Amino acid sequence: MKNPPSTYRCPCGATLSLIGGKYKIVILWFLYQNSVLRFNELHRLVPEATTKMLAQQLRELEADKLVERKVYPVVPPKVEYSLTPFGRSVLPVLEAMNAWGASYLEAHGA
Amino acid sequence: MKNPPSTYRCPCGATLSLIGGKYKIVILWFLYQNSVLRFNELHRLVPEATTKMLAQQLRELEADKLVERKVYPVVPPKVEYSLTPFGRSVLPVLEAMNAWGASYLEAHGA
DNA sequence: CGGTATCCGCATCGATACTG
DNA sequence: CAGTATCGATGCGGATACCG
Repeated sequence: MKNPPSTYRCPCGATLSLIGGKYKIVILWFLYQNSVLRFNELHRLVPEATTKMLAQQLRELEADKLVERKVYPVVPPKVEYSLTPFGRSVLPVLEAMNAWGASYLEAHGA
Repeated sequence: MKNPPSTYRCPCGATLSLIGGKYKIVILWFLYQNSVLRFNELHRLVPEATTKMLAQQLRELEADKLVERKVYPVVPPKVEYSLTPFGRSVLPVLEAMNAWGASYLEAHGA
């Protein structure tokens, strides 16, 4: 997602540039709920994302230091994803979104 | 933005479907800051949005009852945008995003 | 298991012109 | 002032195939 100039007038823009990707918030949310997840575990939780998209979003989150990727040199391969401390700092945003979304779903037909 | 199936497992998805549009959060933020804004006032605050996009996002926010559009039948035309009570209820999300974005911009080079 | 690589359709978005 | 209409390019993202 682009980093719009009005970032300077609204820091929300900076937030969106980091966690505004199509599946990023959902990924962060499930990683927060589960602490550690392997690729396919995460994929089962977010089945509407293709392998490609899930990997791409994870790479971006990793590049932005929100997510840690730990590779175990074993066969079959084992890779674990978890939140970094910085990633955990997004929690207030996630919780606000989760709470608002939940109340919306409750009010309107879920 | 689409409404992913994992909405059912993560209400954040519902939130994103309402405020996840390209300029929606920034729009909501400025409307919260200013209470009432005319179309061109808002456009000056979000100059990277084209007229088309700004209008489109505002229509969607209006359809979702987050924003109220008040038209004054005068020449030249006068239209005022403001948050509905429901729109104001998103504030916790906006503030969380703003706070996190601000601290990020402070830590890294803005 | 945990991914890449490639191709490509199609929605999104920008640019431009025009209007009440 | 506050938009709409239209066209066309871009790039996101899905489908598929393949790899260490």
